[in-house]
Amino acid sequence: MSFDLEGFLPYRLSVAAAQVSRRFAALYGAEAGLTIPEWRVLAHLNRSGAVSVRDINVKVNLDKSIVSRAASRLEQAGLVRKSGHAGDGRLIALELTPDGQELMGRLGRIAEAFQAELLAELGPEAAGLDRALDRLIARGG
Amino acid sequence: MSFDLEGFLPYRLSVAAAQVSRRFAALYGAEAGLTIPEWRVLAHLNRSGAVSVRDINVKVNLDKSIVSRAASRLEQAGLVRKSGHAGDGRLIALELTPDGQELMGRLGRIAEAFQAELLAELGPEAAGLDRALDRLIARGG
DNA sequence: TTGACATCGTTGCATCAGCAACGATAATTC
DNA sequence: GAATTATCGTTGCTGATGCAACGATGTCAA
Repeated sequence: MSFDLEGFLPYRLSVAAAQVSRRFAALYGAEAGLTIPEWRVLAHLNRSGAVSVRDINVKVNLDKSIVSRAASRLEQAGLVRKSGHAGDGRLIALELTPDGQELMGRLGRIAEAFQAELLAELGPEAAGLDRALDRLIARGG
Repeated sequence: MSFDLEGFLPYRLSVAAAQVSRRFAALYGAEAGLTIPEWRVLAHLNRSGAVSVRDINVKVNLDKSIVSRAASRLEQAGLVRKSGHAGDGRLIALELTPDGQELMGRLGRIAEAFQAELLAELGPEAAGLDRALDRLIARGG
């Protein structure tokens, strides 16, 4: 029996993730033209308060160069402010501007609604998916 | 209550998929330096026999330009043969060479072993994950 | 048959991802 | 305290990605 790509878990995960991301990107893309890295940086800053590039890099699974460039674009767009860290001159402090907070307020509601839509589609399978993702993510890559 | 990225399903799916893909890429990367598109094309051809770029494009969730370039690299490497389609001059027929079949034999065994490893890690959650992925993938993106 | 339209595979182009290298600052070691 | 080593953020560079345009071939309708 030869190998079957259709039933291969990494392939299936990748396809499902790409489809879900595309659907969600269509929603927030209509609201604000953000890339996925930009969206993740904003969403993280919305919770974390002032934080360094390195913090986002480890928490949000993005290379530090990607975080750095996303932060620069967001600063250019007036959504994020960069300031120096007191005490450690290597670090910078990233935080949302009022505009950034306002945008994240709207995007947060869109995201919650999309999450609810997904959960409704998944029905009883949602809980199992959540536990499985917990395991996969906890194991690390 | 502000939006929480950590609990957001698209984000979690994306992180889990990236981690699993990275783990698997490390395995087959040691065996043959393939990109993910190249791996998918090979794996699909292993099952499908001679088939067009368009067929792979729809079945394997890759843009046709990506399939086209992956096929060219695989042809260069002697793993795939391109030939014209009888009857329809627009189509080409892609199929594995003997070398390609031999490589896929090895990669298929590696993939099966990795799948078994994942299922063991997931334990009782594997079935639920599978059903959830079915629903997400079936819905389309 | 011929002209409009659709489809196939390739290629160009702009952007993005990932990795390494760099200057600047801290921490550590002797 | 001086020298080595480590960490932080940025930037360059190479290749991958995704979209649109293109030439070539097929299909369909008048």
